[in-house]
Amino acid sequence: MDSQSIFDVIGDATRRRILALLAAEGELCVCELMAALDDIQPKVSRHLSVIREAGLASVRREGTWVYYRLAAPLPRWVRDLLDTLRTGAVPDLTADRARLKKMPGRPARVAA
Amino acid sequence: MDSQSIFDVIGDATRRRILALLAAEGELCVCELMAALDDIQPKVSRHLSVIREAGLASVRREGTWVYYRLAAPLPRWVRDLLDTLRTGAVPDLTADRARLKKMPGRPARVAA
DNA sequence: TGTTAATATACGCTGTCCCATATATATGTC
DNA sequence: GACATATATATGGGACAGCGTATATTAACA
Repeated sequence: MDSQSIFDVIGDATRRRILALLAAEGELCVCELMAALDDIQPKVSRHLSVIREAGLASVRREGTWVYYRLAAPLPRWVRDLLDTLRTGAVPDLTADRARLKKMPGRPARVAA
Repeated sequence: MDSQSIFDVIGDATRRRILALLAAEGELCVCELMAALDDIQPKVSRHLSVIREAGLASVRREGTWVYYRLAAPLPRWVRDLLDTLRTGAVPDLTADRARLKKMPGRPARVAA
């Protein structure tokens, strides 16, 4: 968890949108993130890999769906950073959440 | 002041050290930053240009010295980001401030 | 086992960032 | 004007990140 890798992660706009969505929604699968971001699957998946490998997200598999959520515990300054993403540093967040809400056939979680 | 340019600025480790120093010390000239960072002049100067062009710092000239300080006002989330740099996200900050303190012939400011 | 859906990874390419060196500009002093 | 100090910028090069396309993996199910 060195600081450079964290800043590498948040240097990309798509990854900031993903982190802000995870901070706001709690847990999302790849297909939900595709819908929210209105972007293609390999791109979303690769950015999620970067986020996960930096230690910022954890993964849970449920059938064919793979759910991502923010990792815990995280250092104080990292949590502060993620809060900043959720509360003002990601101007796309409102539109992204709106797209997520309108997503048809959104998978229903079984376990938390 | 778009968010991408801000994150471009803080994506570089040297620029984060500069921003943390400015947040902690208030105002520093290029030669003081060179001493604190233990780095060469063109590199420090170029990073300062990037910071200034992103609207994060303002400049004041006093004789041959050029003093940089954090810009104001800044959006709330940008101030939060800078606070995070000052309070934990820049592990070099303590050593950098110690080097600054030991700098010989540190210029004395005339005006604020 | 064949098929489909969801996700992950490989690959070639292009653009961009950062660096170090060299040089230019600006200010003060003699 | 000549010189020294402080700072800014130009230049060439090497490294790397992100993109889209194509393909591989994994799981559910008939």
